[in-house]
Amino acid sequence: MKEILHEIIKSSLKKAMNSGILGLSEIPPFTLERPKEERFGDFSTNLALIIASQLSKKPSDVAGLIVSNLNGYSNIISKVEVAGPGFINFFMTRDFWLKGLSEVIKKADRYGSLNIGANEKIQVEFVSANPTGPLHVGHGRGAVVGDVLANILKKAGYDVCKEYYINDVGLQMETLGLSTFIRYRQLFGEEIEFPQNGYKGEYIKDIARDIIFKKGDHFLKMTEREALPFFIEFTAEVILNGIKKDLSEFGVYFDRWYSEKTLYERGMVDTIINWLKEKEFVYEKDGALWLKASAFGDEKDRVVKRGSGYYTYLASDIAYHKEKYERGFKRVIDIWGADHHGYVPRMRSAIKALGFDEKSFSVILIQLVNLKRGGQVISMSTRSGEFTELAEVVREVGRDAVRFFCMMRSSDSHLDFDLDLAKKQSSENPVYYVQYAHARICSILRQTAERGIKIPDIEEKKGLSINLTPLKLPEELSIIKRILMFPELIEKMALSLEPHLITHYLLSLCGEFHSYYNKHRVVSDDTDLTNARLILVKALGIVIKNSLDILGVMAPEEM
RNA sequence: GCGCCUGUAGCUCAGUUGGAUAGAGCAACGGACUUCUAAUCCGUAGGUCGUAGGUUCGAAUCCUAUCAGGCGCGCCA
Repeated sequence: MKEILHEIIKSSLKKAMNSGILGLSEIPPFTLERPKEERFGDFSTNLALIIASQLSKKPSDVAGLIVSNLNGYSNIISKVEVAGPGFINFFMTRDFWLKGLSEVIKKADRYGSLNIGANEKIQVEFVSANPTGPLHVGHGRGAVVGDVLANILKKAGYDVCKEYYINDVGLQMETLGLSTFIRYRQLFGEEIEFPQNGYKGEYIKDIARDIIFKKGDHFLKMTEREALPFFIEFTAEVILNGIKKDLSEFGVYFDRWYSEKTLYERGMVDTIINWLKEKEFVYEKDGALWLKASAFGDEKDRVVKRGSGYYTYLASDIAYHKEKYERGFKRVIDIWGADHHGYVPRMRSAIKALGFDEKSFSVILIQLVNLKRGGQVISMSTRSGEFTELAEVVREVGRDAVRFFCMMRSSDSHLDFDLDLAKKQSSENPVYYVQYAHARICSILRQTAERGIKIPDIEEKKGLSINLTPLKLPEELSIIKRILMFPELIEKMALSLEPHLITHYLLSLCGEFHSYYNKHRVVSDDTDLTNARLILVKALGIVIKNSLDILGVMAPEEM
């Protein structure tokens, strides 16, 4: 919709430029917006304000010039106004909107699909929680944001790969294996002390029990050194399987699970660090190897290889990101917990050192989640044992509610997750509010079918023969306009990487529908009106369904 | 001490990347089911956009300072 008008404005601007009344050589980038108030039109542009400052002319005069070159579109534009400091406001014809509405029906589940991604390969890496314990609610938020963002990018025409990076190597893995080993021995009655930095969760004991069940006392006579490899591998695998299970129950699936260990096994970490050394982006100091991060925007240099000879996490991460680009991704998006924000400049400087465009690398930081019950915040301390597991919350309030709630706030705001609200079956609960709208629409369509009223099928009739002109109410027009905003929303979310906007869109759309539903009947004695309204409702159902699909939330047909 | 995020109605938050008179939901009060689902709707109120400067035609939005909360500042991940 917006594109059509965008082209019109550009062509009329060209006309004005060719006729010499505007001393411009190029069309500057300008925005076309949906003003928040109806009286400012359907679309508004600040074009004149932008040009005016370049030409040192009055914005309103420039606007007038542009407008005077906007002739011959009376079937699309009903009125153009210059308002305020020099905004140009466009009022579109009803035909313009009604035509758009029939497009929605024709496109159905493809409605909202765009081509702005041009099938470009893009990778979204998210969750990537260490396999040292079950996922908690904070991970869940990151999981939804990543999953939904991936869906949006797909819808926008990108070739998206969802990836989980497994930190299955290093000191923490040793600690993990040791934790299980100690528990194992304790279960046999040995009185040994549990390490201070060990993983104290109950799940470690469960895993130790499982090992006893499968292998008996086989490891009891072994030294720590002998037994550890098995305990590490076994524990990590059990935990990772648990993570995979939790995620799949949460509706989050990955295209690829990428093991850090394989980077080492393939020698990729050595290779890249050597390459950086040759480039002199890495140097030796105090027995360690340092990345010259400060030369690439970080505040200080960072260790990539410790004096002990072990690589740091950064080293394998550099190798990993290099490998991402080598696999052909034009853009790389990492979703991290906000507690890793100090790591962003470090990684960014590494990307630059590797010679990649830093604009191709984005990090989305996910802020904290506070669980609330009975108005009280449940402590979410990361101290062992005090976090709330994702699976627990999903079990309590349901997948749909968790997913929807996690998408209601921008990623960089803290999220208060009200468990009581998420379970409520009323309009206070946003997820029910939206799902109910969908169920209502399905119910209307179902019942008209039962009564033998034929739902007009636009596709059959080759599009435009269905008469939509009975849709005259301001509410109807307003709903139609919002429906037709959907592709613009997808574009905006894909470009700004702000997937949470989709819940806001759904809530306003469904609000308008509920209100309309209570005021007007879709099915009446007036056949033409009924047909037209059925189309409207059907289109609404399509947009709600498509939006919920993106969110990974069920669109129930009855409730 | 340094860095990042946040600060908007009593509460939870939007605010279209610098636009026009700052918006919703909840909580409160009053109403609406002989109706396509009342899991819904309709009506009534609330503001020094943390504070102070600055940038310009124009600032909740950008810059500086400052206050408050959160997080991070390791040869941990």
